[in-house]
Amino acid sequence: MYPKFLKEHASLKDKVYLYLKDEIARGNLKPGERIKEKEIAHQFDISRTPIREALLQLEAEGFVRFLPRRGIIVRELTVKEITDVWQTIGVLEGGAAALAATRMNKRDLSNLERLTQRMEKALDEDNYDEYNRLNLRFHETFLKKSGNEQLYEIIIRLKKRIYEHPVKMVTIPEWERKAFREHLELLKIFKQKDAQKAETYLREVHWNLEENLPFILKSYFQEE
Amino acid sequence: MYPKFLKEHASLKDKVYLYLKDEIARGNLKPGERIKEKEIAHQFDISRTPIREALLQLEAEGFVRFLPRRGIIVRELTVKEITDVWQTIGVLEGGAAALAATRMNKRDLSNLERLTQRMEKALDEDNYDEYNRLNLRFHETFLKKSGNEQLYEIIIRLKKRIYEHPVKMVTIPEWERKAFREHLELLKIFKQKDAQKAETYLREVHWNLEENLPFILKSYFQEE
DNA sequence: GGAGGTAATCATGTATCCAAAATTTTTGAA
DNA sequence: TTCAAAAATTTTGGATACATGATTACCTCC
Repeated sequence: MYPKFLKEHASLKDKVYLYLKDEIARGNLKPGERIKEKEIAHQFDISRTPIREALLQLEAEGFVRFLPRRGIIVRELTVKEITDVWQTIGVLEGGAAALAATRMNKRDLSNLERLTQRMEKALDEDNYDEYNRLNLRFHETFLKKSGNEQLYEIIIRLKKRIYEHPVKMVTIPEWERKAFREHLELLKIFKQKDAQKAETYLREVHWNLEENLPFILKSYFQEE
Repeated sequence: MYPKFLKEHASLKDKVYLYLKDEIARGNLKPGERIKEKEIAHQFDISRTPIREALLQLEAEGFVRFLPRRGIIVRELTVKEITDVWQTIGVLEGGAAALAATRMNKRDLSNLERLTQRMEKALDEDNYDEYNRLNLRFHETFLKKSGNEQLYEIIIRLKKRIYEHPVKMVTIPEWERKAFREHLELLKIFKQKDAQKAETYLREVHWNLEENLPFILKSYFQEE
């Protein structure tokens, strides 16, 4: 049946859209795998129409590909795509941070401060789920503070693209700890209100491709 | 009938998609205006299905909005959206330039050089169409040289979003000349292979919001 | 047993049909 | 004449039906 989190009155298209996206995220639908409209339609006991519309939307967002007249498949994420997206997020977050740096007030800074403290605690307790939630909130905080909604939306979309793809995002403690230290440094830069430094730090350090590549490869392409 | 540039074998959905996008770009479909599926269907003498699919795709790209059960309208571009997109393009082009700066070779640089020379000539002759084409090529050159395809794609999409919206992009000679001088400066920076400077220059000068805002407002919201 | 060609099957792309919600028009009473 | 309620119409959301290109299965011939 439908996943429970769906609004009762949502359109069938939206229900199917969320369902399929979730299936892709969980890896139940694997990259390269074929998606057959009729199968899904049968599964939900609805017609192909809303299925097709949902798939079209997923295509626009890069999750599936329509091969004309030949089928619909879950898109593969190549190393090149992942690293390009990674780097792009770095550019965007750098820009957002530069904007945010000059707009942060005392309250924002102490919010970030508190988040880092809780992150440290979570790491100490090996509570990586909690850490990830806090990490997300840390980033959301300064991204929103940039005041640029388009920038924010695009970043969210890109992150979904790589995080919600069929990946068992394994936790790599070493990686998390590295990221944590970088958050501390970033906070320090925010306190100095140094926009240029914030930009550079995020783009060239926090999201630096070379430094993170081994971890990225490990979490996306490790055997198991 | 169909616009002439359409491939013969394209799907109806794709034909309609391109047609509608073009209509929006030309301003034949104005922001806020309602799009009725049946009308278009009748116009092309095809069924509503491909129309709907095309509209869905346009929605995903931000050109139209589906108001559930109430209709489909051409999206308004607010000042806020335009300026946010503008700023975001600056961030992205800055990042692309930083990457490109270290990868440019002699040939690339002399290509850019030649383009600026032709741009200058075009400006002298008040040939703004030609200038715009060259301007586009200048940007494409270093964007592609970044080597990051995702970055490139996103920039293209954003530019389409603001340039292909119902706007009579008037030419403002003063603006074009300002941009031209900035291209010269950028070229100089590329020659120095200074990535950081290239990033900052594009983000904080060439795409600087405050400096360009009057021009933007003039081309998007002028009365006539 | 393998290669090549042909028929059967299947999935997509499009058309048509139906139902429900929203909008517009009409009607009727104050 | 005005305004509200009801009827008629329009429009979207979804279901069903059909056509065509692609894939698969099968069969023949070597």
